[in-house]
Amino acid sequence: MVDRDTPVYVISVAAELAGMHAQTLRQYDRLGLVTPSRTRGGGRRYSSRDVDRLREVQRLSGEGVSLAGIQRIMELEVQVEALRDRVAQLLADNERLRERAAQGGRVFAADLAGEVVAVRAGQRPQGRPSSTALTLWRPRGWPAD
Amino acid sequence: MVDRDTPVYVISVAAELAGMHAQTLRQYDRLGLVTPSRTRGGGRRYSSRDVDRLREVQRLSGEGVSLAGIQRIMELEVQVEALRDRVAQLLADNERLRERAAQGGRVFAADLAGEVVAVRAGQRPQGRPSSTALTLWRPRGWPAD
DNA sequence: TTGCTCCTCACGTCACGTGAGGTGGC
DNA sequence: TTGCTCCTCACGTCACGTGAGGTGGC
Repeated sequence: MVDRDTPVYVISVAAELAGMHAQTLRQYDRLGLVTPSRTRGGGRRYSSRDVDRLREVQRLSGEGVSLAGIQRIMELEVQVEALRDRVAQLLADNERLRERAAQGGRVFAADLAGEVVAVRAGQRPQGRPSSTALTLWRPRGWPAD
Repeated sequence: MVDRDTPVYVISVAAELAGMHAQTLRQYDRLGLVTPSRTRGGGRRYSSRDVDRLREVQRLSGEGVSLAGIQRIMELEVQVEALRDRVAQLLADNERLRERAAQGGRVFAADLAGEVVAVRAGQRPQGRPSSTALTLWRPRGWPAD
């Protein structure tokens, strides 16, 4: 049981694990419901995942679902799972983008005391000036005076 | 047929529209597969949507799906449809956010000629200055000199 | 009254699980 | 050789469609 997809169980063991008859497993294989690997000699080898699928078939069959229905249901369940994953992925992307947009969208300005403050886009710092001082800015690396 | 959800068809008409026997419709109702409205007298009234559901049941039944399976399949199909809509919605949100993030993330600077140019975040305008002039900035609305 | 509705019961068909029977390769 | 595998055929059971039979309200 190293890997859930490694085909290790011979049909009689798989049948015992799933609690059903070997003949039933052969029928499911023939119908394409649960398709095990084959050995070179033609023998079936079931993986742990195959056994899970057998149990799922058994559960649905117990609820009165015919094999044609089980096939379709399992397809749809795979589809639902994939869509759920996609939604989760998109929600994560979305969250990341939302943060980036919020950060990039912030506008800063110098207030009347010369402090850098965040303001809403299009707005100016509140209040009237208490001084007429202007702030000069000289980038680093520019020629010295 | 004003509304697809308005119950208008009596059982014999619904059966004829769906191409099946009235008894079969009663059976589906009893099993909860297709549940029509009822009149005060107890008669069934089918809507256009009910007839569509009947046809869907007939299609799946023709494929060998038992009624228990059809019930589950129709539930799953509703679920898949809802998830598809959600994915589409999230993709749209995502696109909008991506644009906003790209726009908000742009950084501008004054180049050596005094023009406003877009630069990468963390970068400075290219080149060495051709003059030692400094630009002063005085916001509009501040006290006149 | 006529033609619909409602219901339950029963039969025929089909799907599917289970077993029997016979074969062949580790 | 023994105990597994492979296959096909057949029977029993159950689900479901269809019809019969009897009732009641527009």
